[in-house]
Amino acid sequence: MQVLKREKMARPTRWSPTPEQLMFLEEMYRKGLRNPNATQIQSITCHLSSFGKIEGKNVFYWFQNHKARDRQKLKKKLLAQMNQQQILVQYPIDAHSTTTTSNSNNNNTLFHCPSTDHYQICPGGLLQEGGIKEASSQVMTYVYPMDLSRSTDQNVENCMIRPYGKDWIVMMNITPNNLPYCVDRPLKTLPLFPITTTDDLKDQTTSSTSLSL
Amino acid sequence: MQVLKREKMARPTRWSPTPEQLMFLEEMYRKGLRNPNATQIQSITCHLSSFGKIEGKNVFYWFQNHKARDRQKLKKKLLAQMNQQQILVQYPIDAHSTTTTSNSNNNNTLFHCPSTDHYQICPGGLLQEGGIKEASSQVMTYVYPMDLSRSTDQNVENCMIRPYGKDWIVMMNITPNNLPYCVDRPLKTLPLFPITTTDDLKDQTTSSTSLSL
DNA sequence: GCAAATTAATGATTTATTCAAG
DNA sequence: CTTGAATAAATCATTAATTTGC
Repeated sequence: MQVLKREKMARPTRWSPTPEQLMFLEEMYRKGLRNPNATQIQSITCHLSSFGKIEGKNVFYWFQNHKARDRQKLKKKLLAQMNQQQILVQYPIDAHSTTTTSNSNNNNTLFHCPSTDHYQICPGGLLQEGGIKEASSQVMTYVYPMDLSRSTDQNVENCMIRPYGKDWIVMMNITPNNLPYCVDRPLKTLPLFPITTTDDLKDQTTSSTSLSL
Repeated sequence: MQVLKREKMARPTRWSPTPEQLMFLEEMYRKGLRNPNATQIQSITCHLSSFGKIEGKNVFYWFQNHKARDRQKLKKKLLAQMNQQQILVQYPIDAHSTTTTSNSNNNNTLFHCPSTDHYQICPGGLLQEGGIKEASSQVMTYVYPMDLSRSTDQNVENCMIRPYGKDWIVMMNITPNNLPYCVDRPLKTLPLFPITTTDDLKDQTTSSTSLSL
């Protein structure tokens, strides 16, 4: 019997995005795309196949990984930042605390705007201008730092955020009428099954999370 | 602006397996199928559609969930068992320890055979006959209880299946001669796919883990 | 017996972790 | 070290079982 390792045997090579492909993907991401659905993946794939070999799953994984690792970085960065702030801000207030650098009882809250993955620190969970506008126990209205509501590329309207357990739920209506569509090589990566897309809204509502720090 | 809730609006209903479908799936599972590939999922789906409405992703999710929850149960059961054993076996050895029921410094290792999801306790991480044959830090060779490692000529399919929202992405190398085709009420009793395991082997390489308890 | 209420199972998604290619 | 690829774990949400008060 032979020793098996995790390596796959003789799989050609893994996809590596061309500069053009990467640029396009990053642009999509920058514009707020996080969880592309099957149709969007298909369109993107089709479009990007003009620039080189690519499959739908490459696009899928790219967004998944990019989102996760982006969040990782942001989390780490803001964690440090919050520690910093705690020294400057919370020390005078929290005079009892002897350990000023510890964030074990840090009551800051990190708010998250899912469509852009922007974060904002609210010390003590209090309100902050441009952040949470109204905070009742059940409903919150979020005002974006930048006005995304008039974005033409990605029509975001009727955005709504509300707490859900530890997490945040944001609902927004997105009208995706400007998906890149394929012109030159349309049929290359068509999926085998018919697909329907109704989960733009769902996308935005379910994937929102606030980081628990 | 109205308050939206997380509930999906009027999504038809979630799949619930009929007794026949469930029996078949469990039989497959019992025989060792754990990570059906896209082709297998399609075949199973096609076959089971004789008994009621079903989609590929249902099959996919079923195996994923069944495997995970099976493992959960086994882990919990064996954890209790190991605590039991610890009292009987480790107490005389570990005379210093005052808390004999604690498993915080329990050095037992739970080995796992991916193809069958059998578990085996190895006290102190030592070897045991019929189980782990050789265990270095990186490589393990497992001796199967039954010879599932014999794979037929089923070529390693470079296909993957991926649920995405309500949609379903399937990527595979389209070589039409190994695509199972689905006529309406197909092939009721056909042994549609080899349960012989090209992905047992894959399984073993990818998902073999020893649970750290 | 029988619904309403509660709890347990389990289908469906998302997130975290892992491994290896380059 | 970065990141594509893949799987496992955690979580959410809905259905089925079960209990409970009448």
